Amino acid sequence: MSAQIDKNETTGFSEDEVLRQIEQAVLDHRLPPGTKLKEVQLANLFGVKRGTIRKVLTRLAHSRLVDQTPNRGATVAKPSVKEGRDLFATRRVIESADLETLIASADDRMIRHLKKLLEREEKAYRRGDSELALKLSVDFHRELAAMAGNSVLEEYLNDIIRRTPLVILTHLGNDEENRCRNQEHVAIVDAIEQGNVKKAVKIMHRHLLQIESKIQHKPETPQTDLATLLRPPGERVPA
Amino acid sequence: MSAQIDKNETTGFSEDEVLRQIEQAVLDHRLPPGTKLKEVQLANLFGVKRGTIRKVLTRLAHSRLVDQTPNRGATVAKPSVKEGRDLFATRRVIESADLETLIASADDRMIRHLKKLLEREEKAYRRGDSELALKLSVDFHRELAAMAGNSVLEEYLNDIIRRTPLVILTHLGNDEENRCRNQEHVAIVDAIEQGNVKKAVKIMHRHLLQIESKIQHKPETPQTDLATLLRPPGERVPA
DNA sequence: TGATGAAATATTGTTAACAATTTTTATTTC
DNA sequence: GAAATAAAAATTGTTAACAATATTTCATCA
Repeated sequence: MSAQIDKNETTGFSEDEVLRQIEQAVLDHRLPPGTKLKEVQLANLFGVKRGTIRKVLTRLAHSRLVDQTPNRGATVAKPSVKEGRDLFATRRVIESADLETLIASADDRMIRHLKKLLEREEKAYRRGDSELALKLSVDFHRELAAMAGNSVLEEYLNDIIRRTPLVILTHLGNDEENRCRNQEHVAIVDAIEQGNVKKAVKIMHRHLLQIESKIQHKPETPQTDLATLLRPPGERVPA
Repeated sequence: MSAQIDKNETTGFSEDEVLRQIEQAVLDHRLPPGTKLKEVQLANLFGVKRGTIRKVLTRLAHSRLVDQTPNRGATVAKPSVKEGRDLFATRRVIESADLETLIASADDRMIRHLKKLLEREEKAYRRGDSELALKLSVDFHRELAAMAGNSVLEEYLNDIIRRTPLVILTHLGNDEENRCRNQEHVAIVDAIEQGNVKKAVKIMHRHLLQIESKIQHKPETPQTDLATLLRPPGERVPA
């Protein structure tokens, strides 16, 4: 017990904070599909009442990040191959639509903002900081959706983004090659800058199909300790 | 105690049934945006515990059918003009995508099924049964999505469909002219039958823009009695 | 009147204790 | 040892009582 403000083991989090932390753990590929999520264990881990965890699990179930079975608790969701394919197909539809409306209203400021994002992403890759690179790569797609300005499409894309790591871990594995390629992001921004909708959409499709086409059944992997998985990356002991 | 299926005035509903009934009330344009939803009142109405209502309200809030404010309860949601427009724009994107994949795999059985649906819809209109006509009109769109076979797009379209009545009631009013036109549905099926994607998409766009273009601010309407609103159409006393 | 504020009431939020169910462990039998 | 069974433990589900907050009512005063 050193730095943090302490109460029990952890400081008491709010319901929303607990939710975000679990979502982040999924996004970071730390929480593997199938992991059992026990209520008291989580409650102790986050220093909150069981009721809080209960609500969080229900919310996570609603966004399909966890599966809940009556009397048998919650586990991190394992999307089927079909669901994975449908998610990616939908993502293509949404991101294409976003590009179309975005390009119609793109100005210099937006382009510059996107390019800056991609620079940071590239640096993170070069530096080997794949944790940050992944985050920035996700941010790129989120930013496109935000710029398009349709809040419903944005909401849906965020939903898909949150679920995507589960598809990847369940059906492709946690390899570097199953990530967004920075150079493709660059190509998309170039097309946007040229105002070339068709080109931008084409590259986006290829970009997503890159991963999508590899979705297939994968052998099982064993369970790991929950407390370790939820601990943020920084605090983890190097292997 | 006869059959045990009785407790107070209403039989005890399950959480899912309560949810469905409220969703249906919204879909039928019976539950106007802004209506206060008090927990004990609903609990008595449905003959369930307050905790059940609590969970239902949370779920409804998650799908944006109700607004929840801490310590101040829940009301039927009043989507903003922006949200209404975004919903319709997204709906165009989704239904266009559905048409594209659907037409690629459409067979005679599907076409016949759709045509039968439209016949029933038309009859309901002629007969003046606008309650049924509305339901069948919604079913038409749902059926297209189901046939397209993408479960994620289907889920999203259903989400939009559930929210649409709130947009219409908040911003256009409950007139007959703010409903789907049967003849446009027919035209869409014709285009599907011809395998003409562009035409089908074009008609679909026009079809949705028909309503979408009328979204604008509308004067307020007064509150009505909640118990009346939730009572299914059949049981209501004619005015 | 109309504004102010204090009680009374109504409504939502939380909790700890209990019930119901599932999972694990231990025991027996073959 | 494997299978079957029973007891124990762990886990999830429910509830009623209480706490916290918001709303209404009503009396007071300028």
